[in-house]
Amino acid sequence: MMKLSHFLMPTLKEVPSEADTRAHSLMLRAGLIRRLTAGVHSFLPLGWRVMKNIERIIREEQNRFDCQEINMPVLNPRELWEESNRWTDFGDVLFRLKDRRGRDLCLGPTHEEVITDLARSFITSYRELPQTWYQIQTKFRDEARPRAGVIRGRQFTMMDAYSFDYSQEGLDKSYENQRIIYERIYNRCGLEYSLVGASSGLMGGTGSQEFMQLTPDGEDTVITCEKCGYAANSEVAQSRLNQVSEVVENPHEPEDVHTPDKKTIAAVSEFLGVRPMDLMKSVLVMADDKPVLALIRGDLEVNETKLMTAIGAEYRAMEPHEIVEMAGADAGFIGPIGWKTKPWIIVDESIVEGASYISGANKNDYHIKNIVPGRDFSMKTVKDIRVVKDGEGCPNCDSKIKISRAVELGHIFKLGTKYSKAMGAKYTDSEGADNPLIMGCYGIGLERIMSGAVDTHADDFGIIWPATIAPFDFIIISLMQTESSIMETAKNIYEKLKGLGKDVLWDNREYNPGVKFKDADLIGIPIHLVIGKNFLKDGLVEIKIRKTGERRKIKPKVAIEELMKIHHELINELNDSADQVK
RNA sequence: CGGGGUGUAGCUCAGUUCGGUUAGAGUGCUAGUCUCGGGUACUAGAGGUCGGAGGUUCGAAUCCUCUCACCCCGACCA
Repeated sequence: MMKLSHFLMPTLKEVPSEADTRAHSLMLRAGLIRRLTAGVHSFLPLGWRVMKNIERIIREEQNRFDCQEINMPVLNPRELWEESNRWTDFGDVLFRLKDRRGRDLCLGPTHEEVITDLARSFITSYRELPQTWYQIQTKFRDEARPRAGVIRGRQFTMMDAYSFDYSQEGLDKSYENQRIIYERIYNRCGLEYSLVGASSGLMGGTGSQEFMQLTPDGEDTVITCEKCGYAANSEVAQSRLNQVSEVVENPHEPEDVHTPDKKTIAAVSEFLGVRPMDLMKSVLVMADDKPVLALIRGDLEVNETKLMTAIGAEYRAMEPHEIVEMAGADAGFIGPIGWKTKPWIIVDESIVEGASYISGANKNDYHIKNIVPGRDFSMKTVKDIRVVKDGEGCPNCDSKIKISRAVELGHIFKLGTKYSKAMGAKYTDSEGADNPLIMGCYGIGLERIMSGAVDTHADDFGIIWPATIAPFDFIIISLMQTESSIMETAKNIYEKLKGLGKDVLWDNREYNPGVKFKDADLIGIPIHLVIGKNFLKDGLVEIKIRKTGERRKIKPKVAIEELMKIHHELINELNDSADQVK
């Protein structure tokens, strides 16, 4: 019997100092989790029940589409990860260890390698395809900086699914199925999200989308257009500029300008009396020991992910002394003209061919004016490498875009053949020829669903769990523990609800009413049943719906029926929203 | 990895500048009395390697050296 008097529920009145977001604070105060070390948490009974409910919903939705649950090892051998080159590519994020014989192992941060190994072992023919396999597993990533409690942990729970197809159309279909599954899962869990275009990053592949929960506490940035529905992660988002550089008829020849000690765009534009957008900003970086000069209009910023995509490799900022050696000037006076050995110049789309700009002269205290792109330097590589700013135009409909913070709830990828090619996972087609499997991979962070639900569904008093994932369906609050009539009624209702298969918590603690009400609100059980003063006086018990605050006083005899009815309504509302997914 | 900060009771934090009784408060916990529909009141009590090691000193939470952990900003981040 779930009596609160013998139940681990360490609620807190004060906010623990480790809390850095509202959701994190509530999860700590409601006694859901406990931190063990940086980015690693225990789940206490209440929190674990929520996790189990989320798992259950994920399983139900994956199984609806005939996806098959498996379980892959956390402990992986180095050799497997060398096949995909990710033993190196993952860098410090990979948790590594050695066994007693000195062999290298890692703790799986994701499972493409293992699943591809399974696929190459067992899939032989196109006749067996498509298939999708998934697992719910603990992942390990040695994050440089764990954050926001359970949002960015070094150990976390992920549902990861992998699809195998023999055609692009098949992959499209498998991907689309997962999109529907994901939306159904989030809807059932009561989460709001937007589906945005995303960068594939280290995963590789041909396309990916992220499910983003918009919240000020998020660590990602997304760009959305309310008018046409455009939505993208800032890493890939595009926009239309509010102002475009004008082409100049009969431009002058380049000419040095003395700009003593004017090292910033702001300083130069003020000194010369021109707009920042009349300047070109030069950013010098090193990619695989090759110098790259990124050129962008003076009033704009370079987006690091976009630049990485444009270069096609990771890069690092240059050290000050490297800049001087390369360019012959300090960082503030770099420009596209006057190189001894020319770097690869990547030009942002904001730079207009035939317009006239001012930029660094590659000698200290000098800039050059009348620089004309196309005439004075190569426009061979023109890419979008710009940070999108609030208030710029939507790339589709040109209405003003909005920038929001967000948490990534899930990510779906069309992987293509990156892993199947690298690891030799092939099938035989109808012609008898071998081809690499076409793969997709799909991930959901369970803790993020939990935290996201808390973030969205809470008020000044505490959490308001969506009924589908709440740790308990009902809490019975019996006041005056010495009144046997109250205790008997509570026990009676408790047992009947249990008999109907419901999860019920009974607060039988000998505390003042206020303490028990506060706790019930804080931990967010959807439906409260209070048995106290009104029962002694009028024989009535009181139902409180946490979400609305509504209270109903009714006879104990009809309480069960009423409680079940309210509960069904709360559950159905969420499940119905899943059926709206198209 | 760079910069900054914090470690004192289960939790939130004083005390450290300028070394000096038995290291404090609130909350939580225990016992008792009271109270019983929104964190009740009173009384009594338990609870501490002051993150760790070494050093200076008659004497160290306090000063010095080293070290560990955690947090924040940045870098990084399927």
